[in-house]
Amino acid sequence: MAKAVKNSSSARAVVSDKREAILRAGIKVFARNGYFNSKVSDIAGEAGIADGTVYLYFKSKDEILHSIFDRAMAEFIEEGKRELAESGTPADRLKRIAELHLEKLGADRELAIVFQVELRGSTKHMQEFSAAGFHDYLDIIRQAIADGQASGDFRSDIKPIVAAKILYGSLDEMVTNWVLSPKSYPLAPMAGEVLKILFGGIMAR
Amino acid sequence: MAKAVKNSSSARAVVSDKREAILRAGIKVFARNGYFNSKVSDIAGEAGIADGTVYLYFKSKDEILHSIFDRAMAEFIEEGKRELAESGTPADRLKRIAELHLEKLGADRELAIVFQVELRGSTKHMQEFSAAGFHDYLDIIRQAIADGQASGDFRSDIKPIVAAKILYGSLDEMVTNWVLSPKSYPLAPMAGEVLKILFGGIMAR
Amino acid sequence: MAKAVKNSSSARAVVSDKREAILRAGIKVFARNGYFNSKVSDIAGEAGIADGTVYLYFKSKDEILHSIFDRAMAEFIEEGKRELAESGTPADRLKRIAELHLEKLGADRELAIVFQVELRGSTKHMQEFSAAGFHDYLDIIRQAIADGQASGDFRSDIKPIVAAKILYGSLDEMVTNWVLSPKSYPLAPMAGEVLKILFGGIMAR
Amino acid sequence: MAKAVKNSSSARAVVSDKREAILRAGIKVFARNGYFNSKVSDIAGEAGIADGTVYLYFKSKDEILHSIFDRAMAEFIEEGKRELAESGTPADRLKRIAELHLEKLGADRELAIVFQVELRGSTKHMQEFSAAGFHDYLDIIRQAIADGQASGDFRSDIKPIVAAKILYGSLDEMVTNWVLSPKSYPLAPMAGEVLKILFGGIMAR
DNA sequence: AATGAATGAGCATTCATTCAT
DNA sequence: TATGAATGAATGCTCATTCAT
Repeated sequence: MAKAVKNSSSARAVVSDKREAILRAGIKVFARNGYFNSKVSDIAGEAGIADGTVYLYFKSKDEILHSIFDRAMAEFIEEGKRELAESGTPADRLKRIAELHLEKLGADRELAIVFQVELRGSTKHMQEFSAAGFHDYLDIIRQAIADGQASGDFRSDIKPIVAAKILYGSLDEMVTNWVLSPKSYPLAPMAGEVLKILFGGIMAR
Repeated sequence: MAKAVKNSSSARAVVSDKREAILRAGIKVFARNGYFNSKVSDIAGEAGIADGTVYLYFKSKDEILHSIFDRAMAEFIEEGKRELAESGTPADRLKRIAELHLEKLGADRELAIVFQVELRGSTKHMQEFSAAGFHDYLDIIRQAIADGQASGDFRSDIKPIVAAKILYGSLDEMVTNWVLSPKSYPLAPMAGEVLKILFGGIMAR
Repeated sequence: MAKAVKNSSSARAVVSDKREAILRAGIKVFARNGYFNSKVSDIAGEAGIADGTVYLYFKSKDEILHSIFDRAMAEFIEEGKRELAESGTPADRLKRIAELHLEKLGADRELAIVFQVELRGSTKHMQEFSAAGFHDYLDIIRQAIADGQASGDFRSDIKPIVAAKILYGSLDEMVTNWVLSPKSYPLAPMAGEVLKILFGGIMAR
Repeated sequence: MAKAVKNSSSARAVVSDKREAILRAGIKVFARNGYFNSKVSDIAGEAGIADGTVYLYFKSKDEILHSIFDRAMAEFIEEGKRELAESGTPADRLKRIAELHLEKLGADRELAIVFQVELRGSTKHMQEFSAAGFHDYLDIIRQAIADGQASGDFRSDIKPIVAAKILYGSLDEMVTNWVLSPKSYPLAPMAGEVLKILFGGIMAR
């Protein structure tokens, strides 16, 4: 029985390893060629398994992409929530969110490419993604801003949701630029630049 | 001679009409299904012509997408430059650019979808696009900001290029949200919202 | 009326000129690319006319090829018959036929290419061609040989039709080699070489 | 282990069988319709496999034709060389070559059609083919004739290469006639007829 | 007669997915 | 579980032919 347990556990580990390998391979291949120009056999090859094996772990090519998004978003959201939960001024919380956003994507260029490029690659994916996690993510930002308004730290004549989109859009643009740039530079520090402007505006006082 | 002129002019008009019809059909079909899920025969059908006729005006499916981008970008840039040329405070110029951006895309939802979704849909297109027109566009914004700093209207401790990306990213995000939203609302007014925050920041004074 | 005649005659001349131009263009284009890789528009372009005009003179692309064969064969046969009609020993007649064969094709490399390559390019064409003119041509050769046997000039223990095929096949091979050879050499002199062997055999006496 | 061996061997056999089946089907279909009028799906259908399967064994339709030529030529050359190697008078060697030529093609009418018709069907194929194996083949014949001249069996006032072309051209013509003939007759015996004339000439002594 | 824009049937090739082993 | 050979639906593009002018 010990054997059985061990087998089962190692089997599960293997399952998890293969699934993981396919996802990593998918990120790499999708980042390189784009979703539609990537073949399932490319992913299988990159993962070091046979083509057919992919279908033991994923129902379709599309599901691989979905899983990449879902898993990354779940981590994103989870970390975002953790930061929110920790006490701190609303401004600090926004700062942490922005830093996390850029650190996360800046640490995994291939994942960033898939996010910036493929997620946008079809209304279908974007809408599904929106439904899935994007809205939650945006809401975390919005909440921090609303809290700042309640505490008097932030101006009260702005709409929190608009400000949240501006922050998100700004960060997104930084990532997109970084992804497409032939130059290699650290992404995370851009968080400070963005917030300096977002907090203080560009007008001279 | 009148006849000749008329013939020649109508012939040119027909050519131009058909090219135009294919581009409009392409925008519609790409917006609906995405580039890779759109068939050339869909576009031909939408344009009311035979499949083969498409190839009298475009060398390939890909060239249709390119032409859509190129033409729209050319207009974009041209209008952007015109606004810049007109005198006005740097702040006014940014305002006009933002309004134009949203008016333009807000007036043609399908074109907006293609831009927001397909352009992002492949690094290939994005890089070509970047090379082509995007950089010029961003530079127009950057220049306005730099001018504002020179005139003392804008803070001098921010990097114009970063602020330009923030404005662009914010506008882009507004468009993306609008495009994906099931709700129908006017896009152009968001320009004011964005600039209120970008100009003044979100911090309370 | 003079005018009408002139018109009519020049009209006929034009018709004939265009037909001729298309056939020449066809020979050139088919020789260059082969029948299946040649486009009707290539031929039209080469002939300096519009695509549609081709169909005023020929029912189809296939008919152009046919006409090329038919016309050339008619000339071939006619000249062959004239040589036969002229008195001369059977051996002289064979000599003239062989010379004519190689002179004719050697004088028009493009026509030779079409004959050697395209005519063989499909059983369909070959069978039609056989039915049309090839059989007549071979029969002229056969007759000369039979005459030579009757006159005692040629061995009587060989089948005239076989000897005719051998002569034809030999000449054909000379043409094929000449057509495919990167080297440029006069084709006609090969007639003597061929007949020297055909007449005397290769055995030493 | 026996199992492994058997599997491996049967696997290889299957691969080989399928490749073989496609080649046979290609010969049949090309012989029936000609290369350009044959669809890959015709070949697949004839071979009893799916269209896509063809591409697991051949890169393109063109490669199928090439493989047909290459394989047949390799056999041709090999047998030709074997005959040459065996001692025998030059005349005997020529006889064996001629017999083999006609036996080989006479035994596989479809292959003969493809050779006579398709190989000639394009200068492209002919030139590649020439480069590949035809020259070798012709050289074997030429060598036998040159040997005959050296031994005094053959006349020394003829050019071996010309005589070789005459033999080849004659045999080729026999095959072409046989292929196109509606009548069914054995091809191989023509070898004797051809050589009787080639050896002795047609002149009476 | 001449044009050349328009047509639309036709086809090689790809690749996500299945399934026998 | 894993494999990878086999499948066959799907589609961009070509080009012979037509026809309105």
